[in-house]
Amino acid sequence: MANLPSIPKGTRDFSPEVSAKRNYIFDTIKYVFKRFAYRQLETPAMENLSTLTGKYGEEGDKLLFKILNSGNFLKKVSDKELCERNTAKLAHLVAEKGLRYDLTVPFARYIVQHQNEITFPFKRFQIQPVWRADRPQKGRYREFYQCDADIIGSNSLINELEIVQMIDEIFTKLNLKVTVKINNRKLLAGIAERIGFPEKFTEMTVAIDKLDKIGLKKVYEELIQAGISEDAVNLLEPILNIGGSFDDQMQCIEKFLGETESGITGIQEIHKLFDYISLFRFNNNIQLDLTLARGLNYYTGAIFEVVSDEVQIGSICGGGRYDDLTGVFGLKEMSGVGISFGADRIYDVLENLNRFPKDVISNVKLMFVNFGEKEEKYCLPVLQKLRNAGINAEIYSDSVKMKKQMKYANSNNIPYVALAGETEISENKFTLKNMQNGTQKLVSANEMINILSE
RNA sequence: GUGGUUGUAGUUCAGUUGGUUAGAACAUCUGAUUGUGGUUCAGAGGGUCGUGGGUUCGAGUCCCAUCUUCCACCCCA
Repeated sequence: MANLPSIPKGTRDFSPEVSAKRNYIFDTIKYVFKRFAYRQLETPAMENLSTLTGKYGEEGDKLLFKILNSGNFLKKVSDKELCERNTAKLAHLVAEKGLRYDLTVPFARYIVQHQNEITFPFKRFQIQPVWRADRPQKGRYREFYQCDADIIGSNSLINELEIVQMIDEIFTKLNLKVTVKINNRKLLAGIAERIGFPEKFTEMTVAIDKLDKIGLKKVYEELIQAGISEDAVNLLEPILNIGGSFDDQMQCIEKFLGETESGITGIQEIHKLFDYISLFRFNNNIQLDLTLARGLNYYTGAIFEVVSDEVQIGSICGGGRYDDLTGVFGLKEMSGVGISFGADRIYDVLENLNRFPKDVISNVKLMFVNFGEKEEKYCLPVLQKLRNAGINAEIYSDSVKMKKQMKYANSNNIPYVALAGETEISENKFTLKNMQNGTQKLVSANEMINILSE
């Protein structure tokens, strides 16, 4: 075979086996989202570039996939501009559309565009691929799926509670043990204020967010490099080394924050949320983590992150509250809170622990062997009957050598094969072969249905 | 975007200081076995050695470029 075709860098094919496993994850997440009254939204793969640019910072803009205008895409470009070779400037002239970078910005765009048709608060979930022109590496792709649920137009902390409940329920259903870490950006703002560097809030959160990964020393270095004085960084120590029970942590942070304004509301919010949480029993650990920061800087209130207790892989789910997501599109004062599940990482964890249910993979129960025209006519009505009874079944479509047909059933993990030749037809029966243990017996069509329905 | 790394059959990999016709295992197909797969045996097909240049009498092997793979950083799911 000459040159095999291939797919672009950082993209993947999902084989039937892998697809089945991925659907198991998506279906579980979807089922829980729906039960909490979130409704599905789908938006186009491509957005106007003006919708996307400037929303993810300078880095993000570079990672946007841009779509070349159709037809004569050089129409708007002058010879002079072409010669200047200023790619940033040229990009806007030759491309008006781009592939979506996440699901949050298209969601915000949708809300603003349809604000008069939407009854708030609005709850939506969205499971679609997103694209980033990043350099691929372990667990990072140029095309990957996000599973988001957001509620917008409500300040109630009940929404935060429900997000924690959804996380707990989804990972329970997936048979995974996780820890849900919760913090509040207002506490972090209070901390920045207290150490005398409120304007360094973003830098501070980005650095603290790396604590798990790079350790205390490097975080200090990064904070100092960001322009925060050494004295101020030293003040942070009790916070970064904090531990103990919820009450211990709260006592410590309350004392530390004192009268800072955002600190007080942050503490109130945390108390209220954990008050709600204490009303329920959860299967997973729920804990306050004052060092949790999350890099994304549109979060303003509660923030969540979920890590597996069983496999070290980084966060498999994250989210938080944002106060002004739609502001950039001209709709002010819309507070929302959302959560995003990383399907690819959850897949890796399940695969790693061998936790995919066995029946996810093969769902074809039976194959009829094809002996020829007369036999086909005998089998086809029974095949139809099986399908009507809810059994996934098929007939080998060509009357080829039996060995080939058996091999097909075997390599597709089909557990039963039905054979009907002259003898069986004369008795109005089938030979039903169990492919796992090799046994076979003569049964009627109805007996076959009963056996396969078990 | 920065630094490193990888590429030989469908897949995983051998291939000596540069030297005849580039190998193995698994997979595929055919037969042993015309109504029995997963085991066994015999055989077959499958390669412009990622691509394009260069050095050389001669390149899978050396040099350059480019693409790809994987990894780290930046950033992020």
